[in-house]
Amino acid sequence: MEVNTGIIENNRTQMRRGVLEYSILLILARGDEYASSIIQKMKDVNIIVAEGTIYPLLIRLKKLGLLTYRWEESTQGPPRKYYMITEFGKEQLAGLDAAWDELSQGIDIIRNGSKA
Amino acid sequence: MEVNTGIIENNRTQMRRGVLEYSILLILARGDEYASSIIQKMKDVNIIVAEGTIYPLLIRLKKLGLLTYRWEESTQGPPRKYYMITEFGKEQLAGLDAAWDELSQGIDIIRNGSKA
DNA sequence: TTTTAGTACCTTGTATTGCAAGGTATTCTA
DNA sequence: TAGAATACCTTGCAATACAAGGTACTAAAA
Repeated sequence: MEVNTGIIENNRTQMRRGVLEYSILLILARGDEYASSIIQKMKDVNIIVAEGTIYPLLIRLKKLGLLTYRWEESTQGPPRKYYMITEFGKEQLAGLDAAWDELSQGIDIIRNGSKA
Repeated sequence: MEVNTGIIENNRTQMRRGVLEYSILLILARGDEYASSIIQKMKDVNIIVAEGTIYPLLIRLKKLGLLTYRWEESTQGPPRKYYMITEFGKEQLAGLDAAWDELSQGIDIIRNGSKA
C-alpha cells in the first residue's frame, strides 16, 4: 500500500532513515534512555521513528556490541529497559560523526558550489 | 551475500541513500548532465552511486515530472541523455532544501544539545 | 575488416530494512 | 474489575539500492 504520497514527504522520510542509528547513538551518548524516551527525544527534533523500527534496531545494536541495557522499575507503568552505549559504541559513534560531517560537506559543496 | 561489513561503512552508505534524489536535483539545478556525469559529480564529493541505482532513479524522477531529457551527440562514444530539471522539479527541490536543513538542525541539536 | 577498448545506455533479481499492524504484560484509576 | 496508560516485542509487507549482466555506438588497432 502507498503510504507516503508527496515527493518531499517521501524524501524527508528517506533522509531520516539514513541517520536512525546515528541519532540513537548520539542520544545514548548523552545519557541512558529507554525506547519510548528515545522515540520522544527524536520526535522533539522532528526525526520520527516508529516503535516497530526502534525495537529491532536497539536489539541489533546490542547484538553488535554498541549498546547494553539494564532493567529499571518505573513508578508509573511496567519496568523500563534502559539502554547504555558501550566503549565500542562510542568508538563507532566517532566514525559516524565523521561520516555525517563528510556527507554534510558533500551536500554543501554541490549546493553552494564551494567548500564553505 | 554480505556486502558492507563495518558498522560505520554500513551507516555511511545508509546516510548517502537518504540524499540520493536530493543530490541529483541539486546537481541538475546547476546545469544539465547525463547519468555518467552525475555519478562522477557525486563521486567528487564522496557520494557514491552505482549505475544500477541512478538509471532507474532518473527514470522515476522523469515520470514524476521533476526532470525531462534531450539526446545529444557525443564526439567520443554513443549519444548522451542529458537530464534537465523542470519548473516542478525546482519547486520540489526547494522543499527538499528545507527538509535537509531541518534534518541537519535536528542532528545538530541532539549532537550539541543546542540549536546552534 | 575484424577485434578490442571505451563509453553510454538499461534491466533483473536479491538482500536489506523501515514500519504498520497486531499482540502481551504491568500498573494505576474509576 | 474494567478500562486506560505505558512499556515491551514480533510478523509480514513494500520499497529500494545495487551487483551483475546485457546492448549499442564509436574509435583505434591488428
